[in-house]
Amino acid sequence: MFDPELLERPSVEVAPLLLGAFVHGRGVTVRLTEVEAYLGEMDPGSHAFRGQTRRNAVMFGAPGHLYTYFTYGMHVCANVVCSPDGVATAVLLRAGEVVDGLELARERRSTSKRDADLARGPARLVVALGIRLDDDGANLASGDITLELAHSASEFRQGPRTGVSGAGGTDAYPWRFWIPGDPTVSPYKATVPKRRVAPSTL
DNA sequence: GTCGAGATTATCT
DNA sequence: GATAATCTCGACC
Repeated sequence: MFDPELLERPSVEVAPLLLGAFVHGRGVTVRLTEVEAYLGEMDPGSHAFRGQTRRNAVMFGAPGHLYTYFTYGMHVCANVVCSPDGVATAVLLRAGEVVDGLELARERRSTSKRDADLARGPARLVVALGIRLDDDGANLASGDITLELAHSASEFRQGPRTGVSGAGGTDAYPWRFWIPGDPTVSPYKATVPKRRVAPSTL
């Protein structure tokens, strides 16, 4: 399905490779259009920044596995674990375009009106693919959730991450990657600390 | 189209 | 008890 050695690099290098890749999840296939890299212990925005815990243990393990976690009480997000065993980097799957299993994805995401919204956003993508919290640690080379890397590299842009609280949300960590012009890329802006400034100076 | 606020629970200190 | 890699909805332009 994919060359495991490709994922043994830090997530900032792996992230662009995942753009345009396909994720197959329980009858639905998504083409990734937006991802974010997390650099483990070096990265204030990463769950692994403060060391290994029960939740992020998978991130410290071998690459090519799925790291899922619960957030905000109601949502699940999914990552692809990168770097060799013992190094905790991962790529968060932020958004994608449903290319197969469209009707099933619509059922799972009954609240979204447009097809472009089916997998636009980390938690939405997880729901569309039927990924559950207990898929944590699943092998992406075989199983219910699989990854299929694109045959050729996609054009991409990169910029600050969104939704990350604290120091990790600044533009000091421009580790969000997306395919420009794609309608399925999340519209969310970087978390700005209540900026209500004069619009004239923009 | 943009902006702001509330929901809700596993995990960590 | 506090926190959180988010989503949805309502108000307004």
